[in-house]
Amino acid sequence: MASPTPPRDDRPPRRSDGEQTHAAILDAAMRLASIEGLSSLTIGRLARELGVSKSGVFAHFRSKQRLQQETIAAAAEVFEREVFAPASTAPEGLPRIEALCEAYLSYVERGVFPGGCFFAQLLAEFDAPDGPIHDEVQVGQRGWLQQLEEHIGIAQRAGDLDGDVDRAQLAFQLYAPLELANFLATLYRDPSLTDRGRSAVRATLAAAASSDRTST
Amino acid sequence: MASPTPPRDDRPPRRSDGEQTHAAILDAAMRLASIEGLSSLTIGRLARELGVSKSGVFAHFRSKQRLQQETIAAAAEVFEREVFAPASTAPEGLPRIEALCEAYLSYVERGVFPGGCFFAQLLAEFDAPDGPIHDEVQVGQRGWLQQLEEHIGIAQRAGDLDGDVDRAQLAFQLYAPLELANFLATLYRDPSLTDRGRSAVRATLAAAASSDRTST
DNA sequence: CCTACCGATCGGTAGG
DNA sequence: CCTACCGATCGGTAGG
Repeated sequence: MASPTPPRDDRPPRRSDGEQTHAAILDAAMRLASIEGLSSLTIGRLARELGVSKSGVFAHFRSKQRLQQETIAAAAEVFEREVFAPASTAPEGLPRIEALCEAYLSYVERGVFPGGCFFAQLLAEFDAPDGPIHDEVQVGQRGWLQQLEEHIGIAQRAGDLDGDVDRAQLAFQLYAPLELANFLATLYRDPSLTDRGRSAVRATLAAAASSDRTST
Repeated sequence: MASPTPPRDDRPPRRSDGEQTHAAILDAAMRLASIEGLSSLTIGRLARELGVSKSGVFAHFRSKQRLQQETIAAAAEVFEREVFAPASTAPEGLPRIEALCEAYLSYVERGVFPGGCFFAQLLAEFDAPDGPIHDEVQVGQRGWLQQLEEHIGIAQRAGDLDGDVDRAQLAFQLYAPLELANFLATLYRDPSLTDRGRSAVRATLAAAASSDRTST
């Protein structure tokens, strides 16, 4: 996500109090959106929560749409740091798949966002309504599934997973328990429900394991 | 859901125009809520959509909370009719499990609600925020999972499913692909994505099949 | 970052 | 079912 282009002149050259406030607003926005959804975010409410004036918050974004977009981008950075980065140390292929699933479940279990996974919330909220956020969610979901599929392919070529299984189908079957574990852990306020996800991932991977040595 | 108690006197004795309007409001409310969420429902918007005055709509419910509650109840009736009723003709145990999963996927595939499954939306929207709707969602989810578990138990005793598998875990693994199929079919406007759910359910049930004759 | 304001819309009430 | 209204809050603007 690092940009190769030089800093634009609309970006302040110094780490000012303004930048800290900006980050604090986005932090509160992410937390609130994970609980009540991005649509329930209001500038006035963020202002109250942070003890500043409404137009004080507004000045940082100049439109509600930009506030929403920047909130999504900030949440993507958190997801990158809390899920993708920890998993990226695992070898490609099957170990990476296991690491990605475990990193996601750990991120849910640890309550990184108070309302559960920000992007599961976003998916449910913007799966139906048309608009720029819907399109963004499509891209993000496709990327997540493609990443799983890529490592399924590597695992197949390495002989760790059955070469006959449909990659997109297996990616779907790995993703599904992650998503449901997030919703149920949040619904029942029980982080240990992520263990249902772990067992499901284990069972699905076992069923898709290379059949060279088994009779199934 | 039929009540054994006699009709209360707050229920009008005749099928009036008022009742038809009431039903028409709830129908629009269900459709809108499945797309944008129950929190995005506003009395004014429903009024505009139906071509009546705001207080004309309001008079039917007397509070937004009651509008929300009645919308959930109306959606529960749709779910009962479109999912539970079709599945209820299948024999108990494994056939009923397959019928429940297929009935759910068919209900998603047919687009019974324009924004996908009303209750998947409701789960995602009210998993985190405390309140009466959150509690209602907990009860509904528990009921759905318990129904699956009950028939898993019957299938185990009938020898159709492995007696060693954890019922709650298997119910989770059957539910997960249904939920994800709903979200992805809605996100990509592609009802055929429900087939991923069908394949997942088939694979999960096959893996949990009675091991009397297999070596796994 | 603030106060002060805009028109629109919210849930809800009064009165018919 | 309607018109007419209430106070609160919405996103956003003006001016500093």
